[in-house]
Parts: sequence; C-alpha cells; structure tokens
Amino acid sequence: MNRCENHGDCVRQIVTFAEDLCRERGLRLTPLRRRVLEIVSGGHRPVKAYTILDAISDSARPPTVYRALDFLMENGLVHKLHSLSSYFACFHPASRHPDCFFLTCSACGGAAEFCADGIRETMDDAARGAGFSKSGAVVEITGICRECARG
Amino acid sequence: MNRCENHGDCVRQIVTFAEDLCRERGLRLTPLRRRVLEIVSGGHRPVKAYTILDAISDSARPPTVYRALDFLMENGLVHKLHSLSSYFACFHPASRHPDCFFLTCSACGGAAEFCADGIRETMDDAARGAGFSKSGAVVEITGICRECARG
DNA sequence: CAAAAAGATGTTACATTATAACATAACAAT
DNA sequence: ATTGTTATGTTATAATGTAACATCTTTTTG
Repeated sequence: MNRCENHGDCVRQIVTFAEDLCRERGLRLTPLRRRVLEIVSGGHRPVKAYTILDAISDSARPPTVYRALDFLMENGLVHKLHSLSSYFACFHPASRHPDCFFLTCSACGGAAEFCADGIRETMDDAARGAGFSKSGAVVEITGICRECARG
Repeated sequence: MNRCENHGDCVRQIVTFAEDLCRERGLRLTPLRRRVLEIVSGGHRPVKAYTILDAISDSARPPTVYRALDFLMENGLVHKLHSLSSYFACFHPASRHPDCFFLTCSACGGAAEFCADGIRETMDDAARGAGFSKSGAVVEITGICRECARG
C-alpha cells in the first residue's frame, strides 16, 4: 500500500511543511517533535505510541511521546487511527481538510488517507437530519489494498 | 439524546431479539451475556467495559466482560465505539446493516446509530477507486445533539 | 542585562483498557 | 456415564494513556 519510490523525499517534504507551518503560526518544531514526526512519517503506515517511544531512546517516557503527538495532531500533521490505536502522518497537510478519511489494509498494515467531499456531505446531511451539530468525524475503512489483493 | 419514554420496553425488545437470534443460530444467550446486554442497552449511551464489570458484581474480572462483549459484537447486538473506547447496544439489530454509523454528543455523552446508504455508497466508491477491497468501516461523528443545543 | 513569564521536557507514579494462558464448570451428544 | 464442546473463573500481565509536579529552555519585558 502506498509504495513510493523515494520515501525519504516524502518525509523531508512533510518535515519542511511542518517547519513552515510552525514558523507561520509562531510555534516551535523542537528536535523532539521533529523526531516524532519523522518516525511517524517514516513509513506509509500507522505507528503505535510505544513503538515511537522505543525508537526515540532507551530512556524516553510515555508523556514525552504523547505530548509530541498531541502537538502534531493539533496542527494537523498527524492523525490518530482510533480503530488501530495508532498514529498516522498526514501526507498532504496543506489541503486543510476538515475531516480525514482512512483506508487501512488488514493484510499489510498499510494505510492511506483520502478526502471525499461526497462522504463529508452525506455525513453532514445525516447529522443535520438528526438535529445534530457536527464538529468532527472518524472514518476508518478496513479492507485489503490493491497490492495485497494481487498477492 | 434519544430520550425515549419507555426505555424498559426498549431493553426488553433488544433482549427478546437477542433470544430469538440465538435460538435461530444455535447459540446460547447465557445469563451472563444477557446481563451484559441489559447493562449495555440500559441507557442510550455508550458504556465502558469496566463500568459493565463494576455493574456485574464485585468479583467479576475483565475477561468475563470482554468475552461477553465479543459474543454480542460478533452477533451484531453491540457495537464498539472506538473513539470513546465504549460499547453501544444496537437498537435495531434486525436491519442487518453491513456498516453502522454513529453520532455521539460531546455534551451529554449520548449516542445514536444511523444507517445512511449514501455514506456507505460513497465509501464503497472511494475504496474501489483506491483499488481497495472494503470489508468494514468505522464511522463516528462527534458533535452536539439537538437536546443539548437547545440548552 | 536580570528577572519574570511562558513553554517544553523530564520524571514518577498511576489510571485505563485489554488479553494470554490455564483451570474449572456447565452443557450437549451420543 | 463418558466424552467433547462451550462457557466461565482466575491469575497475571500487556498495552495504552494521563496526572502531577520538577526542571530546564526560550521568550518577553522591565
């Protein structure tokens, strides 16, 4: 899923975007936050908090990781996939989508994010129809990706 | 959210449905499973596993609850709301929807399930378009319900 | 510049959510 | 009755996440 030829470029691009975004917003992309962003975006797959913890150093503790993740999520650079208790880098953070939708492959563990106005609109309609004022949505589709299906 | 006048009837109806379904499928709605189903459906709101545990008895242990929940989920009587780490009774299990969508109110903690063919179709299309063979979906919309919005 | 304020990280401890593994009990089917 | 199957009990622990307070770093401001 989402095999790209030059994933290093991909990570660099995300980090660069994060730098610019933090500069704009007067926030600090500290070494720790950058490191966590690099780890999360190191593969096109969701990463667990404790995997990040292990990757950072032998002495790092959970709050260190969760705080960095909170920062990155607040700024739209990382998303949480609730159905996997995992974190996933946003590979097109510039697009400022209000909701993000995910496909996760149960065979390879890969994931992809997509935006579909149709889903958003239908959800908005459904919520409105129920007298419900929507503020956010979790949409996580599970299945088998093209590469895994091909065998 | 989802205030109904005779919620006792509502619970009874779910339990009756569960009895019928188990009879049909040759499964056993044991006292424990029935109890857990009653607790989960005791309010129109998601319930945490450890709340169920406390409600069952002083001596019950986690696996007891998680096993009962697994049974109920396998049979479509209960759903897990991943974004809340909570479990929610299916109030219309007869309709055999392949995917269930949820609205959760961040003010009152209530929830509602709904079916929207539009959402399912759009998700199916999006998945297909990505070469993805969909097997399931988590859709959890957060916001404020009508009652809470009215104040 | 020094002092204060704000922001980030370190650290300890613990809370919450969930499962593995094995023992016992209940039930079903000859 | 015995045997196999299913369900539950029990112990222990894994996995995920947070509260609270200490320390350090950066920024602001007097």
